[in-house]
Amino acid sequence: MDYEKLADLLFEKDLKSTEYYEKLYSRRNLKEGAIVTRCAPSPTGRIHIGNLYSYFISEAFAHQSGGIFFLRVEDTDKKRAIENGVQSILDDLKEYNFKIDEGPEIGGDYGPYIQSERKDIYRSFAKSLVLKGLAYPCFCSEDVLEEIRFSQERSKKRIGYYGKYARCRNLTLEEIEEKLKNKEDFVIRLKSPGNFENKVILDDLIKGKIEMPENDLDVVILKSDGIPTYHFAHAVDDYLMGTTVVTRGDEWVSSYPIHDQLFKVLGFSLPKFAHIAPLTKKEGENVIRKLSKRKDNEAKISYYSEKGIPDVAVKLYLATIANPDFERWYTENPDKSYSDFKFEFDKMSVGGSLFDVIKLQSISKIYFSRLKAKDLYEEALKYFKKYNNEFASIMEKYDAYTINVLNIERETLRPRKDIDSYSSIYEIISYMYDELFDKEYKGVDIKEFYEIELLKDYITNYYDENDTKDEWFSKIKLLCDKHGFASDNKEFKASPERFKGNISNVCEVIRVMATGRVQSPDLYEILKLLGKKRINDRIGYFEKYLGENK
RNA sequence: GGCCUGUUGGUGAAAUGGUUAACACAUUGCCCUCUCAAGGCAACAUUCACGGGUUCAAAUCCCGUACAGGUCACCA
Repeated sequence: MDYEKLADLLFEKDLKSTEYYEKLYSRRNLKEGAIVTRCAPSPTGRIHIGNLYSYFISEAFAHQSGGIFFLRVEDTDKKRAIENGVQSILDDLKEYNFKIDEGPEIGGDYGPYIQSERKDIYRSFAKSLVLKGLAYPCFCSEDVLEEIRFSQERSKKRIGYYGKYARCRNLTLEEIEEKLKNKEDFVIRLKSPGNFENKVILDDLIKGKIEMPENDLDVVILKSDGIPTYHFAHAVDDYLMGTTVVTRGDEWVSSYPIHDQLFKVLGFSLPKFAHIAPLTKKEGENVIRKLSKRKDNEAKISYYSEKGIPDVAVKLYLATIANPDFERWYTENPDKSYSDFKFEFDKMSVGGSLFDVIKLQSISKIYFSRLKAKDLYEEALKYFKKYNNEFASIMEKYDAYTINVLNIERETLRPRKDIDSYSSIYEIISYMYDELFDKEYKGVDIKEFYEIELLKDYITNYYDENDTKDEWFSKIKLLCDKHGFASDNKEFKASPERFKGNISNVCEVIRVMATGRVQSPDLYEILKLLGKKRINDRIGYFEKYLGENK
């Protein structure tokens, strides 16, 4: 077979040589131990939590090693592409603050970083394979392929386009010319030199050594539209772009023999591989499946932005899934960032990990509890400007006051952990503002010890916003004694009949009057921030409420 | 069906042949000069899917079974 003639028949004349590209994209000059990873999304929609997980890991490994993390958009499937797909991915990555070293928009020495713009490169390498007799055109229609599959199923043979089932493998040049003249559609397939009896070993950074049969499938490398398949683009790009560790979902391990062969046939040195186990979810009792963007809300990125769970909190959770000892490290190093942690591939889970929203919440609470009130204020403000503008303007109107409110029980040894998202802040502090305080005390059950006289006595004769916490508490005790409540709980427990109630009850009336709810953060701090005037007003509203509901 | 992987408590998991199977989340109970949150203490796997084997000794090694997951496209 005259491969040169075949190549001329199949490819455009002005294609640059593979040597040209090899020279253009020289090997990267990396310092010892530096690794190059990439994220390679397809523009078929917004990214989801599984993508995020994989990108997070990839970035962590690249940057902790002093290497490069680049973005390559894999848009070789025209059918699944959505409008503004590339932009939407770029936006999502920005929202999650990935530090991308090279990619569309930013550029880099190994571009273009969008596969549809690299068509000539793939075609040049495909041509080189044809020239070497390692690739050929295949004219089999979908129907023919299906027929082959059926006959293999019937005779219980391995399914696929290989060996004697690869009908177009041995087409003569004349037959090919004839078909091309008739404008028959064709793809370019690899003429696999593999033998199914041989073994290939994947030494995966996460999963360890996996032995698989060598590939003998004549896989498609160029589709009929002239665009490469994933397999071929992966080999060409990850070699030319100098990826040193290919991080991807573990659904790819079974096609590793194809990739291994493609690299070898193209004369490329193989990168290392890290196949990441999926994030899963339990459906019913026994079914475990991959988290799905369509079925599971928590798989969507919008779930987190709408709830106001910050990117860092999400990453903190992903970090604990990635390396379980991260969690301990993080509690022991409260002043460090997750990027200071040294992640290791071999600590990653080999099977899947169940995605636990409750655990994420708990990690998010820790994150929020470590924020300075001022920073919390600023971030929360950004969130509410987007999702609740009315509240945002109230926060801004009383900015200093709001920061003080957010600072309640914050700068202590054991800060509160009640905020798990920006959205939860509204519920937690809204009663501190007159504009949002519920003057009608909706939903408040009146108890017999809700005495208005006690409250009035408190505000006129005891309350002083300059009191220390101890002074405040002693005054509450005095108030108890004066109004027939037990200031000492042990005494109360011993003989409850002697009292109207205990100190908890007194605090409860004050709390309900001041906040409209039975539970709140530290009462002392709240009363101090509210100030005399506000409290007085609220006693007024409370009196009205009690009067109307006697 | 072929090929590959996995299986430790409700969940994530540690322990890579050697005492009572870490830790975290969740749950429950108790404690803490006011409620909640936090924090402290305690409870929660007679046992590491099951069955065999190797060994003085196995969650850890070997074999088989079951179950679960992945993959077998001109989709990535």
